[in-house]
Amino acid sequence: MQLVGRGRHLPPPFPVTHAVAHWLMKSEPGECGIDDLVRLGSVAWIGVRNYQARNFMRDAMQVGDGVLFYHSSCAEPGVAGLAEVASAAYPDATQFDAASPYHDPKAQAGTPRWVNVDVKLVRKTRLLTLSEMRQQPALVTMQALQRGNRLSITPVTAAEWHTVSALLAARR
DNA sequence: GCCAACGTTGGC
DNA sequence: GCCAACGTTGGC
Repeated sequence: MQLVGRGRHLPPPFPVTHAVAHWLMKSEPGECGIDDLVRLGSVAWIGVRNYQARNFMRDAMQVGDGVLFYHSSCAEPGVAGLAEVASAAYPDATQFDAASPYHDPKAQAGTPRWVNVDVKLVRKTRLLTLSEMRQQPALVTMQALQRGNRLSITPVTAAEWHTVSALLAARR
């Protein structure tokens, strides 16, 4: 058998077509909170400037994937609503906008480095707080809850999604 | 390719 | 505001 080098541009290690996947996406309520999503219906998930998070949007997300809308960097962090992926990834316009806080001077118009998807509201929920999530044995595996995790977009397993749904259904 | 310095994230 | 953890940058 011959070993084949892992090139930089091999297709991602997951199937192209798959059942619905689930994600946790962090947003600072001071920037875009659940009430903004309620008001707007859907938002462009701009401003992601981390390659891993970008690759999730670009390579793995599919329209219809479930999203836990998570409030971060705030007094009460936690899941504030359910949402869903509403578009494929497309170039994030703010990278080219010198006036934007997300401006990236290294981004070239022809070859954008940053993309975003659209995310649309499914429903606002009660705030499922981070501390409540941490008390759930079934959620100790959640990537977003791992020590040191800073990724703003992380995958959620079907089992974790179920647990969160049950917690939200049990107490509104 | 190593790795120190630096910047950012995000809970507390 | 603190600070641990992590990603990125850039000199070598």
